[in-house]
Amino acid sequence: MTRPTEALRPPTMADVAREAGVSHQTVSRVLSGHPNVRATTREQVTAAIERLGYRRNSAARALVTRRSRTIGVIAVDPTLYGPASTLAGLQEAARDEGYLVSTVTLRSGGGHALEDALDHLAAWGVEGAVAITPQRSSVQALARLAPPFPVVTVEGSHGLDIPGVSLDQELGARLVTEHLLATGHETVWHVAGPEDWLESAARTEGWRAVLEEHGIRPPRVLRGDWSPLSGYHAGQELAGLALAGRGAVPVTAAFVANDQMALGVLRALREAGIRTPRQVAVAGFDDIPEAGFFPPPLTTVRQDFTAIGRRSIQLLLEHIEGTVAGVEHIVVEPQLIVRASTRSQDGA
Amino acid sequence: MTRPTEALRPPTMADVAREAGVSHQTVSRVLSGHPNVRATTREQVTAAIERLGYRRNSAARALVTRRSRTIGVIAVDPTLYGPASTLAGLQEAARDEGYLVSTVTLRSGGGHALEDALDHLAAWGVEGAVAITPQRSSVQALARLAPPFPVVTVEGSHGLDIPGVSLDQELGARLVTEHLLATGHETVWHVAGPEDWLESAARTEGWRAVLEEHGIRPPRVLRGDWSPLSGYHAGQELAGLALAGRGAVPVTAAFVANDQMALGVLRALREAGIRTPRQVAVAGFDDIPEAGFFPPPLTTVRQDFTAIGRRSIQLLLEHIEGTVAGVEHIVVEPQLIVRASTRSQDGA
DNA sequence: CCAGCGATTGTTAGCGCTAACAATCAGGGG
DNA sequence: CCCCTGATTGTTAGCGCTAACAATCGCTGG
Repeated sequence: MTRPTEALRPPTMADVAREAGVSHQTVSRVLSGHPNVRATTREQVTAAIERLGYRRNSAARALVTRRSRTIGVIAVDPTLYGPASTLAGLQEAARDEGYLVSTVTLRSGGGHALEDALDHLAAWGVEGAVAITPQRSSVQALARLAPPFPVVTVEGSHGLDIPGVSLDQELGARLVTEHLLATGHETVWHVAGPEDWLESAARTEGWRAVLEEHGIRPPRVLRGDWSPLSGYHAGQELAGLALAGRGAVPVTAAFVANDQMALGVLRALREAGIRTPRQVAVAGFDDIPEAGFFPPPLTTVRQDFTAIGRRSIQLLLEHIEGTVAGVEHIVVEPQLIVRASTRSQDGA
Repeated sequence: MTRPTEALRPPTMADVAREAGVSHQTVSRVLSGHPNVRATTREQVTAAIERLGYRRNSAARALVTRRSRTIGVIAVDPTLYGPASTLAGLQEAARDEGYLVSTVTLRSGGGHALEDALDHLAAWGVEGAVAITPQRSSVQALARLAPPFPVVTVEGSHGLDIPGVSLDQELGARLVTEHLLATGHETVWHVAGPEDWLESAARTEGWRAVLEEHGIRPPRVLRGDWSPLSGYHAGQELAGLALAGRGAVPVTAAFVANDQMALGVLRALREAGIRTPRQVAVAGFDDIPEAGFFPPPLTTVRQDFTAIGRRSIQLLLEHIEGTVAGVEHIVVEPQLIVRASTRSQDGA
């Protein structure tokens, strides 16, 4: 009744104070759990808050505390299973810590797009950001841009001095390659991901290292773009090599850099009349939910994306709080999942 | 030099004003593109902004304008291809409009989790939200909760009076079912998604309607949970029915409610020695990137997730601006993609 | 019985920005 | 030569909140 526009605007702290018969500061104290508030007062305030449906205005709060309690995430193509899962894990962890997560997605990883994204986040005063931009160029751009808040990368810290969380891609590749060699293959072919991706490079590296350790000269690397179609094309090439088979390196096993491409490879081989795994064993990477139902079920490397997301938030918060506890590169262990696609006792 | 802590805090509008020799209000005017500012003044201000690396504080702005220019998104399991793609389209559209997108992910769609998510968003003063929560229970909870800002749903407005964008799921199901009948099948079996999902219900409805229009009594509905594994189990059941084949309804065609489950069905059929599509034709829904490489390539219904995301932002903004242009339920058309899994001239 | 202490509550200044209003200036008509 | 007008710029109040400081209260010890 006191004001004509009362109903239009949400209640403020002053409204609650009036309702509870205390000062707005006491309300603030109750809200932030200050110890020196009498129990009865606290109850009155709580009741008033309840009655009015009051909610703290975070803009005002951010203004005075200079803390937005918002963190940004920059993600490239969150349509892929990996980034999407990481994002999910990360969101949850951030929310548990009372942070809001604002996401910006990039269509491509071009340096300029990244700059725009950082600007966008900076304009909203995020306290820090996680970049899920696993391309070499993006990470370099990130290092160059030096945003006004801490940034932690996911799968981006491999060679560079940026804090980040990543799976031990190389170890994953080693596990697969060792597994294939142990199964009796003379050598292992490799279908790599895009050259610009750090993960791709690390996987190729692991594969190459194992072969060299075994005194095997690595065959030529085939390359795709993570898509099933590109895998299909690589598979056609492999099939051609397998069927020609004159004098060249035998094609009996292939390590494909992700599961989606592996699906394409499997299809191409099948179309060429080549049986998996009897004639050519195939392994992937990621363990997408579909992998266990491929024809045949795919041997692959499982990544704990949720853990990666969680750890990256943890690391970022440490940077924000300034309690950077020693380690800056967190590495998560992969797990080899062996299925029919590399077991000779089963066919398609 | 004037202040000891100068370097610690980012420049404010007052700093820019001093640097440019004008009042802070003029700076504000330049920033918001007010017409009545002399060109030379504008240039000076712009130069000062550039020199100081000034950036408007959006918390202060939000406080005084009562507009956060932030929208929230609530998503259930953004690991699935559909939600993830929708999210991506939506992000981009929102960013183009100068909004920040804050996402909250829900593990399950339980009513309480949704309430928490809304609270979380409300606490940060979002101006509106998009809910990608395609479960009946979530949408009902949404309708019940009546949050203090407009909410638009994606795939959630089917039966209820909540504004939203959705694909014409029923039409998609009809297209598939008609296609299968046209290919010469006596009837079409159906593997549905979870009962609680609106999309699932709509797809089942479309399938049932077509059969009934053709005077066919719909066979018993099998049910999965969208996962490949659940599809596999349904497939085993179908295989059993197909092989038994005594007196019962013949099993020669199946419409599976999503592509992932279809993969499981295909695997189960293959394991049972049943050829696709020669003995049993299979169709899916979604057109995930892998679908064209399934054994055999899957006939399915393509959804334009990006368009759905974009339209939902459009609709939400209209609600925020208050310019609710008549239509509140936007429906996007699906597209039938015919591949080998329903063509009798090709096998696995 | 009063200074003095801790516990509790209130008062006062901004945080950085925009909106409303005020002031200033140049030029044209009477 | 002065008033009026519109263009341009400046001044003044908050937005809703927290931090720092001030005030008050009930007790305790001397």
